[in-house]
Amino acid sequence: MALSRTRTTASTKPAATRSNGGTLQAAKAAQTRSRLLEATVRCIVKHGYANTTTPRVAKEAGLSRGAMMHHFENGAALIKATIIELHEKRLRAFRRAAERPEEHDVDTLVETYWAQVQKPAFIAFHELAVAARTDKELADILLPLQEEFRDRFNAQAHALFPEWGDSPTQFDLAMSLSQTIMEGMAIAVQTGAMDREKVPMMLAHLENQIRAIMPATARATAGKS
Amino acid sequence: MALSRTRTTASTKPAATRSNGGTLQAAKAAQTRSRLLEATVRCIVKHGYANTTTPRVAKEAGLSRGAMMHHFENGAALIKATIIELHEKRLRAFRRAAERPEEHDVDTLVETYWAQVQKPAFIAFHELAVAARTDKELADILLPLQEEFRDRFNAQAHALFPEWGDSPTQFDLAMSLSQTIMEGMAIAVQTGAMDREKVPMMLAHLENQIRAIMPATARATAGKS
DNA sequence: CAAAATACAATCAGTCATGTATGTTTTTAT
DNA sequence: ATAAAAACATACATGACTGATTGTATTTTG
Repeated sequence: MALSRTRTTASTKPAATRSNGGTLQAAKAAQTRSRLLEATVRCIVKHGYANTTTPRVAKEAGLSRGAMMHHFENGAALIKATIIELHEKRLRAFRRAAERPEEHDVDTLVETYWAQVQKPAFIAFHELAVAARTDKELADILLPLQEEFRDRFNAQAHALFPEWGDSPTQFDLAMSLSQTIMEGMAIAVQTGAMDREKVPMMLAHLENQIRAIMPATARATAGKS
Repeated sequence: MALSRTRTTASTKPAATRSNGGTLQAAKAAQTRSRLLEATVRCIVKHGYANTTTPRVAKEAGLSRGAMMHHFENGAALIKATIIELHEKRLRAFRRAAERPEEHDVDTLVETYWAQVQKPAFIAFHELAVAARTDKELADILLPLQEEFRDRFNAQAHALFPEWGDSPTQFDLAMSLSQTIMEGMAIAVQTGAMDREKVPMMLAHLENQIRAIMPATARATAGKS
């Protein structure tokens, strides 16, 4: 996906949802938009960001390219909307996984996040992050959203795990460690840099580490072994 | 880099170095080849694999595209040679770092590998690994070499750290943990997924972990704190 | 019901990468 | 020294993607 060849200031297309409130047509448009965003994610996962072209996304969504350009005037606009949608999806998944305090035992949480980082949302996300390293235009779109995502993720984490409330430093370490290990492992496995067989050993070690870092108050309720 | 549009069996071009022994011309060719491989790595690091085109590499190497096609008939051939060169470079770096047994203290080793994963060789490597996930032709080139690299890396690791010899399971865990955390963190920092400020904390934790995993015999000589 | 807006389709010109074919100069070998 | 071979350069044909333009059907609104 080569973003915007023309050098027009990438307007956020404020004219898109202009004045139609909740009409029949608006619903149809919203559905088509959704289909396009899902098609974009599928394309990124299947073909990689570099080979996610506008004709390909249109075809994957079962739409003509012209129709697609009507909803997203630019490749850039499509990608931006996709990133926002991906962030929402990952945050919802994280919230769903952690909002039941009765399942705050370390093993379940680790396994749940491990399952998450193997889903399309995370794969597409990493694909975009890697591409943004060398694609300044994509970086201009992604990095601010990335920062916002990190903040919201952290805020949600603190809200969802009050049992760590009195040890912010430990919590920070546990979170960073979990993210680094599981996300790094997911990428390593996906790209063939690591053998799948080592995953259980690593996850078990991570779980033990988290328990060791956990404050005693929380360990009483959430630690298993 | 879109590898080979034509579907010819990607021959390894055995006719390249045909019968000229050690003449002046052979030296010149070898130097040009080197320049091309280095230019390829620079292009991958600067522009990403997707935007590493044959004209771009030629220009970066200060060569015409025709001359380049003389040394590597294909984009695929160029990439394959680059991957092999990258692997050699990473293995040499690893060996150099670990071949002085007097510097086998955990802190030095961790810092050295952390420095390694921030160098061009690792960045290019990851770029290629990500691209190969969705580029079957690249995967056919990369994956076998990747497996060979892993084997040689592990063999070298066992040879260079005899002090862990009697605890293969622990050694395996320590190696996997180190690679996952440092490589994962390098990628996360590069792509903006992680804040640079968290790196020291993570490295310190990793060092403690390795010391905890280390067999007592080795800990006597290599453990610091 | 007529006019305006929206959803969607088809086509065009510009750009760029790939592979190949064809020249030109330098090196090697007889 | 001269012919072959290798190193290097130039030019061309093909294909793909991007953005823009133009056209049609459906829906909303006054």
